[in-house]
Amino acid sequence: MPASERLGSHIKDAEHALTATKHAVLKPAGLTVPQYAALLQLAENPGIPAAALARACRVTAPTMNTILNNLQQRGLITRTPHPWHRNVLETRLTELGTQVMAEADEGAVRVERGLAAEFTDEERAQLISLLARCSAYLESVRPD
Amino acid sequence: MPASERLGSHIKDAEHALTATKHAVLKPAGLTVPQYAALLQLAENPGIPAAALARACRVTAPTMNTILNNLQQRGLITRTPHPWHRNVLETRLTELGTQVMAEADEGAVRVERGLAAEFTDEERAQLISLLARCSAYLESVRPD
DNA sequence: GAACATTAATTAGAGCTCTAATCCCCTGTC
DNA sequence: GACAGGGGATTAGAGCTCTAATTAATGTTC
Repeated sequence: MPASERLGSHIKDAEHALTATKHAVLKPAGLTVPQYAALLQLAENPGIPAAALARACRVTAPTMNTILNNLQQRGLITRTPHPWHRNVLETRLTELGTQVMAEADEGAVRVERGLAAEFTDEERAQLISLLARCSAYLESVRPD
Repeated sequence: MPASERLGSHIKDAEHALTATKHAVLKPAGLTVPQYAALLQLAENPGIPAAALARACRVTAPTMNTILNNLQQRGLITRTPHPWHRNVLETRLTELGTQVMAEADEGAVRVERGLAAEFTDEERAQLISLLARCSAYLESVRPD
């Protein structure tokens, strides 16, 4: 079965192009793509625990831990113990983090708007629907 | 701009589901997804240099070097100097590598066939076309 | 109250990924 | 022959990603 016949190849190609372009766009802000994803969730959900952040970004907790350590070293976030649940750390953007996030978001949103503008409303809905069916099927057949 | 409105999120979701399912399917053969991709190209192009292999798998040369080192340590491939161009290494599957590849390919192809079967011919063509337009746009706007 | 399960956080270890830099060989051109 | 350029291979270093295991706090069940 040649690679060009595999739907997976086309999905991977598009994701690869997406990540490469996002990476290039985020470079001026000094953020990686996963770092930007984490900051975006943090901006919308201040104080969210790292475990919930990991789920929102579709990565595992140790992965998010790695990303947050790098963000913390750069002073973009703070992690403080939750007053009630002492087991939980509240993660928040610093002032610097908010600034860097805003700068990065500008470029990222520009890419997303440009990409969306390549399609009609109907085409966009079709693409989202077809991709959702891919995800649903792939998850349904996953061993475990 | 919420994440659910971003086409990129849906592309990433599908790719994530694809990789996770492929990872699970390849586990019995003891191969990672990138290792399988490299072996698939090697099976179709015996003796291909690592640099060309990297291009075929859409990774950089150092990345492919990492993957090939792991495959070589497991005895699945050999890398021998090219008789004419002593600078080039010919990469080939070993007998064991061919066996492991065949075992892994069975599962991977089953996933691809099942995924393809979720769609009509027209839907499949639409999905491929829409994804290609995403890739083309994203590459066209990438800073460099 | 004691045993159990759940969830958060972290560490260890393997593997993938990139950019930047280096080294080497071959092939042009002069 | 000298020398520059292109392409293949490799190393160094940073970062992301996973699974597996550990530790701690919360909550449930008896």
